[in-house]
Amino acid sequence: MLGSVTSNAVLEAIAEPTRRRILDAVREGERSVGDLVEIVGMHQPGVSRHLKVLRDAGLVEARPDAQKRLYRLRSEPLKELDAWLEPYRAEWSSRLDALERHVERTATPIQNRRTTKEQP
Amino acid sequence: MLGSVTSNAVLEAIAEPTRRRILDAVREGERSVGDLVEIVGMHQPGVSRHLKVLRDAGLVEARPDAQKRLYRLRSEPLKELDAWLEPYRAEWSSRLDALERHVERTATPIQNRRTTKEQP
DNA sequence: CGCATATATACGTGGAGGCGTATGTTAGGG
DNA sequence: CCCTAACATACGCCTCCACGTATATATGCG
Repeated sequence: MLGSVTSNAVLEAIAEPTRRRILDAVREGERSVGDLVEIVGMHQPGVSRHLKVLRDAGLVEARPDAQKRLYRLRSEPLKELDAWLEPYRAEWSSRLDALERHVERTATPIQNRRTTKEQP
Repeated sequence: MLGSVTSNAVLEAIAEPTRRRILDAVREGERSVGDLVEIVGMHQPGVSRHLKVLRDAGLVEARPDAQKRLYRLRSEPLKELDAWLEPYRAEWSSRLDALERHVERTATPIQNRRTTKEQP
């Protein structure tokens, strides 16, 4: 088995809007929990729990600074997501999209497959 | 307001492993619900519900064929995800990653930087 | 027309997840 | 030492979600 399964933890982590806001925040620099509490406008324990989820997914990393904990981004796990996205990227960039494919298909020489509305 | 919020529906949809398997399946070609039932090994109603979620997120599209419904991929919504990923991509490609940053920070005097396998 | 096939929807349930409140834990300051 | 600051964890509540089972809806066939 090669491809594992795109580590579900990462997807589940970023599926949460508040956690994405946290990620967007730490991407621009280290943030203390208190900073993040202000940024996302939620009670501190909630933020800490979100941070735990992000930590377990490997998406953030904490550095102690006195009583504070400065969180920073870890982008590696997002590579997985990027990799998963790869084949789909090929889909919208190099190939035609669903609608166009539909046209292509219906207009294709599929033997004498009379589509309902056919008429001489 | 420009950037909306990366349409939560898409993230929530692909956060589910079974739904990713469905996406992987329809990416390779149209699949009937029955096909997908076999592929993911789940009861039909479950698959239909997953398909509804994917449809609502705009990630798949159905085409009626007799009693069957052939589902195909719609990759457009994934562009959003790709766009959201953008700034993070810059993070791991152009900048050093957390680990290396850590090393850099702690071991600052980098100087004669011989790649490990180097030797006179 | 009934009957089978294929899919969608309704319903109930167990379990997970997000939240707030309360309480532990660790570090600094007087 | 005691007190405060900053954060993590425990607990209970509630909501949402994924699943299976049962039922509705639609299409094709005899």
